[in-house]
Amino acid sequence: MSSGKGKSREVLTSELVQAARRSATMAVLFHGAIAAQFGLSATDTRTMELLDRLGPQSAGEIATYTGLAPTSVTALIDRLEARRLVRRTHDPNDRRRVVVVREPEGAAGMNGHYAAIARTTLTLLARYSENELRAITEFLNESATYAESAVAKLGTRSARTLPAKEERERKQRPRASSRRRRGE
Amino acid sequence: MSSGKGKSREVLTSELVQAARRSATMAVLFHGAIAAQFGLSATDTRTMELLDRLGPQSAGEIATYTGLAPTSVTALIDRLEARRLVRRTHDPNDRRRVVVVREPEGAAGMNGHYAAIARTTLTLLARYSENELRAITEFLNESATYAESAVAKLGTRSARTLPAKEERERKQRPRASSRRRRGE
DNA sequence: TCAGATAGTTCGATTCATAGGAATATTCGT
DNA sequence: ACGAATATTCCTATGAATCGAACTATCTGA
Repeated sequence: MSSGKGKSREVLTSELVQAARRSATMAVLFHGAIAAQFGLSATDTRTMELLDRLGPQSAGEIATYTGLAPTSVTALIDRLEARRLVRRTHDPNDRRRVVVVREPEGAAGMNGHYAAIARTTLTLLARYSENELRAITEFLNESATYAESAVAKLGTRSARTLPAKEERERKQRPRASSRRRRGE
Repeated sequence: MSSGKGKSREVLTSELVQAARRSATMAVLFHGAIAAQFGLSATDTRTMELLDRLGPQSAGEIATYTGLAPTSVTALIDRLEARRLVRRTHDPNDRRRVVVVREPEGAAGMNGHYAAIARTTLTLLARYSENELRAITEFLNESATYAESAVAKLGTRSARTLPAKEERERKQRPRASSRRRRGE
């Protein structure tokens, strides 16, 4: 291994895996920091992502996606609407349905952050050859696809939202038990 | 632009940016799904990440990092300990201090997911040349570094944890006002 | 050595956000 | 006109966080 010039392939791949994990962690923190700025909970954030990816959704669809009770979805939409991130509309074909659409102006703040990182990314890209660009894109897409399937298996529902009874079972907090016993 | 053969550089870069965003989103959802499985709140998750990145931390350090009151940190550690994700230890040099360390067995469940994705990543990597591997790694690291600085600017504290008074000011929920008015 | 400072925990009371259930209003489809 | 579907309101429950104050164990400096 380690043939004269560069690092062995093994080293290169393990460095890549490590970099991928670091990058993923930072992505999580980055999104979390933005969400925090807007006072969004995890559910709020996921809903915004949903609207972002799939476009306007009805309250019921949001309920299905988030696993929330209809009641909670109403409150959820209230929260987002209060922050001017979305707007309620009515489906002209079925006026019972409330369709939630993103409010572009309100979302501008969030998009600003994303735009900034996109701009920076573009400058980073100058140094790569076209083949390298292709390789990077391909890698990003493939790992995203894997993550997508993993998320599908795990389910997206948050713990607090779980059936709530199963959750209640597994609960016996030791309450920090007995600290302060002499010998560590 | 668009010289015969492939896509123009412009197209390639914009595809890459899009892929990066998708990848980041999936990373967020992936981490969120795992956290949900373990019934971890946002604060819990961030604390785990902290321990993961910087190693064992004292309760006070966790308080500083999360911006939580000492009381809340005790409760936080209780929660994590109840789920067997961390363990309390004493600093031998200052036995007042409670040092929180990750519990490897308890964390195995979480690590299992990460290990799985790492394994999959490795198989994805077979098809790339060494130069491409280097390019991908470099890109991941650079964008992570940017995200890192962005997070530092934004601050990591969650909205609920904010001074709590400023937060209370900006609050007048329309409470879904009056839906159900006849004409849309 | 001893007084004061530190680190963390406990307790009680309180606030707040988010979630769920039951009942209700509106609209759709037949 | 009736039953189902859709979303809302009202009410309640729970978890997470706060504060203040008391307390324990430990360290530090005069």
